[in-house]
Amino acid sequence: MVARVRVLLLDGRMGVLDYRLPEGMTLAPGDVVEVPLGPRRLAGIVWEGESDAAVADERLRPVARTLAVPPVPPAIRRLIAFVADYYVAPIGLVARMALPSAALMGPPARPPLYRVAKDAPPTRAGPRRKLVEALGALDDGRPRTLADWARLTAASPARLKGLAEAGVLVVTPDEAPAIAAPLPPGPQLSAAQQKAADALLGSVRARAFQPFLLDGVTGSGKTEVYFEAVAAALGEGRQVLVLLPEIALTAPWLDRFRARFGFEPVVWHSGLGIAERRAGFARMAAGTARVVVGARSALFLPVARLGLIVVDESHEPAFKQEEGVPYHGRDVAVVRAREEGVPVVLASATPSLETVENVARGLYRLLSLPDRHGGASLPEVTLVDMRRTPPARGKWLAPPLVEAIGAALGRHEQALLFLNRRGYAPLTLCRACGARIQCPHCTAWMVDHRLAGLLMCHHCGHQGPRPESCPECGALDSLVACGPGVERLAEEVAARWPQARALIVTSDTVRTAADAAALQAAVAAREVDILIGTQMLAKGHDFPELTVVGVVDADLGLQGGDLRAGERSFQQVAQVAGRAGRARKAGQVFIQTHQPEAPLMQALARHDREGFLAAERALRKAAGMPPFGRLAALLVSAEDKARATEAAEALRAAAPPRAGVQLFGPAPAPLAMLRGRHRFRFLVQGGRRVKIQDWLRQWLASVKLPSAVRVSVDVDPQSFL
DNA sequence: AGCACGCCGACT
DNA sequence: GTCGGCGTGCTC
Repeated sequence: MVARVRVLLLDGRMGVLDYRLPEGMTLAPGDVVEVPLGPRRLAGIVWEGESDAAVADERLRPVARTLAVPPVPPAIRRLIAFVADYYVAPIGLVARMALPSAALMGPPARPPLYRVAKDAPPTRAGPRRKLVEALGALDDGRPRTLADWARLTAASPARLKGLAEAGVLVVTPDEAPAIAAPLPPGPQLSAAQQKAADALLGSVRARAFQPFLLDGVTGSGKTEVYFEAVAAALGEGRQVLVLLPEIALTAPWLDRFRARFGFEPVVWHSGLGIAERRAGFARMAAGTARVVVGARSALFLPVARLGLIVVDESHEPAFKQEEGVPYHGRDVAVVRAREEGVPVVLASATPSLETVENVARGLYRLLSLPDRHGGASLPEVTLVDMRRTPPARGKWLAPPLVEAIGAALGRHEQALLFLNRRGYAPLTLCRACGARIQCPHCTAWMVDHRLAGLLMCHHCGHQGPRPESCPECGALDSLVACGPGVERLAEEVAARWPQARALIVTSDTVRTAADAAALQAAVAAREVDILIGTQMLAKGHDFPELTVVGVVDADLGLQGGDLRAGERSFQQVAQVAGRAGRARKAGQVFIQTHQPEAPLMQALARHDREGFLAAERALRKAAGMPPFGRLAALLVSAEDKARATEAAEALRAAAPPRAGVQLFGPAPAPLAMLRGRHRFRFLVQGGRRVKIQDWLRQWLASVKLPSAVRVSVDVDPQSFL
């Protein structure tokens, strides 16, 4: 009889395997260990449950050692299991999110780097010599991993490996390798704020699971309210987890946090260095740090004495992870709170229909802040009819907006132009032959970025210089930019108001938290008159001298017709409109649209969120769409189009009987090609009480697909590309 | 990741 | 035939 342990391997495919417990070693569920797997050594988590009797004792290999890492607590283990089950994801991939190796195991074991040998043995004629010649042409002296060489030459890793064995590629040597100080008193709260704060305080002290929707228009003081709950949790000796949708919002948030609490929280996001990650992880796990603020990945951090979770701007699409394990940070936050038995606050001025519906169903408690804080009033909204008062030819700003901006500049106030399009123009076409410049790897146009002097694909990152002549017909100087981007708007602004200081704010110009802080400071110091930017400008920032907001193309977000297009458009425009007139000065918002009579635009003009949500709710209910039904998307992709088609057809044929589930597809995905892979999409729809995950698992298990075909499952998809 | 296995085209 | 090259599957 051999003592067995089950180990959840931190690997995408293997899941939980049995190992032998060596004599003298004691292990408990949650312990982090290193185990052998084939030729590799992998980290894993000791897991509970029945071991696999089908594997004989003799086949078991021993656990190599325990790793000096805080054990994974039970609540996190339950969270890992839940997320893997709910999102139909490999459990090892989910576990990796809870134990980011870079932070924990020291520098990751790097794959060896290879360079092209100078005195390589000759290769005889054939496809192999072609590959050797391609390598020679690409060689810039830089060492790369075999995988990188494979990508560069578009050959398979196996072929590159062959070259390494033949001595054409050679390995290069490795490169050098607080608790409980008293808190300051909080600010004076309004009556509504105090009422909401009291409800949160009661829940924090009760230490029981309870989701809250903290609902208030932009500027109503939601942050002050949940800060009181944070203070209460800290007062109880508990720790707090705060989620923000993106790193750019961290800097202004940290300023407010410091001003209120007088200390630094742990910051957690993908941009951190290894040392910072390791320190933050250890401090939260040990309970010596009191607050962690971070992106959605912070949801899987171990926290010794969690007392409260806050999800700020909880409607933000950025909480949905689209790669790896596609999970929704807002929803997983609620699950974590449930597993930990603590309250969770979802804050938003424009909550999603799902969240509002959960309030209606009695699952979430509603805390409302009806008014703007400090007596500021909501901005006056004007719909600009682009059919009646169109912009001049080749311009994008219509006369009413131009006039308002001019007036604001005259009063020495600031203006903001919102256009959710990076770059100069979304499309470049040839006047001579009509060709549109497309990404070679995606079904998408190349976006003209004049400031960078490049054409870029926003989907795969492919880029190149703007050609002088048409790549199709060769005509010289025939390429014209079509449509506006923020850079082109900046050009129009410079031409109209040459004395005004304009600033472009996009992910191209504001990359780091420091950039965001510099932006905030420049605007506060009145060094900027007109801000021109994408959604990055829509949230978090507080610009007291900003009085005019122009939404350059409110119809933009409605294209594509996906499920949440209307909701997202409403949220985005309402959020950016909320930037106007947050202090004592009144704000004006101009929404440029071709369909001012549309219910969405009318709702925006009247600040009628309830009316908009009611209409949206009726639509979704009639269609059986979330939150009145369940959805999952299945994406089949392969580099070879025929293979992708074949796999999609095989899947369709294998679909098991469908009780309560509808299967749509396969259809070419809206982005029919992405990063060189051809994509087909299925949509699975089920009633609210149907567990479509079980059906999906049954389906996927019944088909064997070639390894060149990738299938990805997205439960509760947000984007439909 | 790294190894065994088996298929297939190129050359003896 | 045979050999080298390359894709595929397996690892408790």
